[in-house]
Amino acid sequence: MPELPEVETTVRGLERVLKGRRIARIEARRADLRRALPLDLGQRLTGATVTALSRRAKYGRIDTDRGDSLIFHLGMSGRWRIDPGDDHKHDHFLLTTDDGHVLALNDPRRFGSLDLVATDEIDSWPAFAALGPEPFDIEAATLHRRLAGRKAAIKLLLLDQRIIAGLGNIYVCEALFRARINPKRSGGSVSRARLERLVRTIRDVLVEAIAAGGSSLRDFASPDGELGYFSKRFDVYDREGQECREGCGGTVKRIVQGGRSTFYCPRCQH
DNA sequence: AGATATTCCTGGAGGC
DNA sequence: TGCCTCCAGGAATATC
Repeated sequence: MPELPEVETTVRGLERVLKGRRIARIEARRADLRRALPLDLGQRLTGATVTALSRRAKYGRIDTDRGDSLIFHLGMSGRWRIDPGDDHKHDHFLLTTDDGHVLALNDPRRFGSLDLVATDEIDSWPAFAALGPEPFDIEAATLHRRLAGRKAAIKLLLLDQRIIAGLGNIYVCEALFRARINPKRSGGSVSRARLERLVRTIRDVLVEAIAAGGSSLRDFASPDGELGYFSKRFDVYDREGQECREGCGGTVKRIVQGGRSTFYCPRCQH
C-alpha cells in the first residue's frame, strides 16, 4: 500500500522523465476516480510544461507553467508506470511527453484520486488545508500539544492526517514499535520524552523505507515498473505470531483498532 | 470528543 | 478446477 515513502519514490521517479517536459497528450479514461475530473482537464494540461514535482503527505504534485497543479493520491493500489508498453487493465490516466515517454496511472481498486487545482490556491484546496505538519517538519513539542488531552489511542491519532500528515498503517506500527510505545495507550498520556523518541523513530523508519526504494508490499512497483522490493523487512507489521525481533522472547500480536490491524509486541511496548 | 460503522473497489488467499 | 467468502487499505462521511 503506498504510504509516504512510496509516494516520495514515485515522485522522484516521475521527475526524471517529466520535469521540464512539455505535455504532448492526455488521455483520461475515467472521469470518476475518487472525485470528478474537470471537463477541461485535457485542454489545460496539453501543451503545458511541467515546472516542478513534489510531495505533500501522501499526495504527489505536478506543477505546470499554466498555473495548474495535477495532484494524485495512490490510495491503496495506485501506481505510475513509465513507458508501460502494452496496455494494462486499470490504466485510468495516461500522459505523453513531448519526447515520447508515456506515464500511466494504474489503480485497480480506485481508492486513489486525481485533481487539477490552481497552483496559487493550492494551500486552501480542502484536502491540503486539512493536513497537519509533515513528519520531517514536526517537532516533538508540536506533537505533544496536538495530543494533549486526547483520550483516543496513539495509534489512531497518528493515522489522523490532521494531526500529522503522511503516515499510514504500516509505518505507524513500525514507528511505535521502535519507540516502544503501546499502540493502545491514549495519545494524551505519552510523555514529552517519549514523543521525542517517537518523532525520531518515525523519521528513521520513513528515511529507511525511502532509501529502500519505497516499501515492499507485494504489489508495489517503482515508477519504471520494476517489481517490488523485499529489501525492507518489517519488525512487526504482518508478523502476527512470530517472535519479536528485539529478542525479548515475546510474540508479535495483532489487534484491531478503528477497524484496521495493529501489530505490536506486548512485551516491549508500554 | 470519541467510538464505531459504512462506503468506495478489486484481487488475492483460503476453505470446501 | 471453480466457486464462495473474507480481507486488505485511505479518506470521507454518518451516527450515536
